[in-house]
Amino acid sequence: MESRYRLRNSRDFEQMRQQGRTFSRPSLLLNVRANGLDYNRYGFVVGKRLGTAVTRNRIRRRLREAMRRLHPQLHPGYDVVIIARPPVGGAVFSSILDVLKDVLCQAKLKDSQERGAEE
RNA sequence: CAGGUUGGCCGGGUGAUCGCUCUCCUGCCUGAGCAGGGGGGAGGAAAGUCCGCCCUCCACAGGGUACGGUGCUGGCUAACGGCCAGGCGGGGUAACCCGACGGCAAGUGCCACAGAGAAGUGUAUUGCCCCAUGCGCGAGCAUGGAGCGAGGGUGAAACGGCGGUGUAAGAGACCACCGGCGCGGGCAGUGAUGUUCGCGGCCAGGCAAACCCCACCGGGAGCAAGGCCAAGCAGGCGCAUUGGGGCGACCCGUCCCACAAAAAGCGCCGGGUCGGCUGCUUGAGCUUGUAGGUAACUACAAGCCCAGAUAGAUGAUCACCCACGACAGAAGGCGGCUUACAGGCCGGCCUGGACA
RNA sequence: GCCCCAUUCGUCUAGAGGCCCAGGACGUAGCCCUCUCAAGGCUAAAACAGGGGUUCGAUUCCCCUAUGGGGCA
Repeated sequence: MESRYRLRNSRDFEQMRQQGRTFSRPSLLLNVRANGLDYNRYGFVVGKRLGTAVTRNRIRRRLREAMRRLHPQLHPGYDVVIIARPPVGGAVFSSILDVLKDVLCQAKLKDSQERGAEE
């Protein structure tokens, strides 16, 4: 993922906590907020509860790879923060991808494949 | 062959597609950047942060006290609490392993319970022996007195061992030998130490990871150090008969600033600062060879460049192979120690058994 | 990244080498009291984070590990 698409500023993360919309799944949390730009920015939060540095890195890489694949299908102009929860540690990549698709559809950042081009 | 012990090495591999980071070349471009191609891209512990050092700042760092650390000897090293070699002690049949391994006859303190006694001049309801009185034919018994420290007993630990002289019974009370201690000397060794001779006094308990004493070492802080740029905010108080401050515990000592108009400076309080660049990887570096050294290691020569991210780079999918993959992710760098670890490979040595 | 601190019954704590098979409070269980519950009384179970070392002897002293917590922009 290119660095211009990353969410880097700690102030941005603070504002996401206060102003962003939150969607919850057992394995992760999704924060979404409009950013006024013509592209999306992404951030990942993997806390120390998730395990050692090796497992945290693995979780973050899988999340980042999943978002890289979904990125072309998303509506632009949003900041997205994904917060990992403990069940994601043992999940395989395809199930992470499914959960992300599901929660992004609920957040109306992505068109649902089943319902066609409603939005 | 089995068991043990010890030293070293490896830590899944190959291929394809899509991606990430650094760097080089080419092209486009004012530039930021974009496109194509080439190359590099986590570990033996990157970990814990237990030590040591480089580096950076604190207005150079001197002495004493305090505090902390280390603690057999010699060497290696930039340095170390590390490593190598040796000594001593302990464990093991052995190979080998382990050791905070200076000082308790400088001082102070502690040694529960049990025990007469837990550290000097000590003790008796057990015991040994003698005397007196009483009882008894007698052996002896009871009571009282004096002597004794051998025996029994307690304890984790009890004030040398064995033999003899001596005595009423005994005792380093005395003697020979042995063990141990102190002093002085010889020999071997750089030294720790070993060995040996002489003299002494009869013997000196343990604990210093108890206070402490001795020797040596240590200025403090840490890359969020420090430097530069951008942005932003609000200023106030103190600073001469000498004052404020630094050397982060204290004293001496020393240094810096101010010496009166203002400014600047220093200190304290308050406010602001969450963005970049740098430090940032060529180094006590790696590989090979030669030489010196028992070794740790060192010297020389040749060749090589081997991560540098900054919300933090190694992932996803597929195929094949096998022993079906453990512990685990750089964040300034380096040398160690410690801890975690599926499995595999190579070598040395010891013990036991069998065979030749 | 760097620097510190703590760990004792289920919970909060005391203890600072032996005197104590680690004391107290709340909670838990049983019994008594009551028509029943509460309150009260009596009794019991229940812990030194793990490993190694020093010592005759360790919750205490030293080292390592694990877990939890705090500070520094």
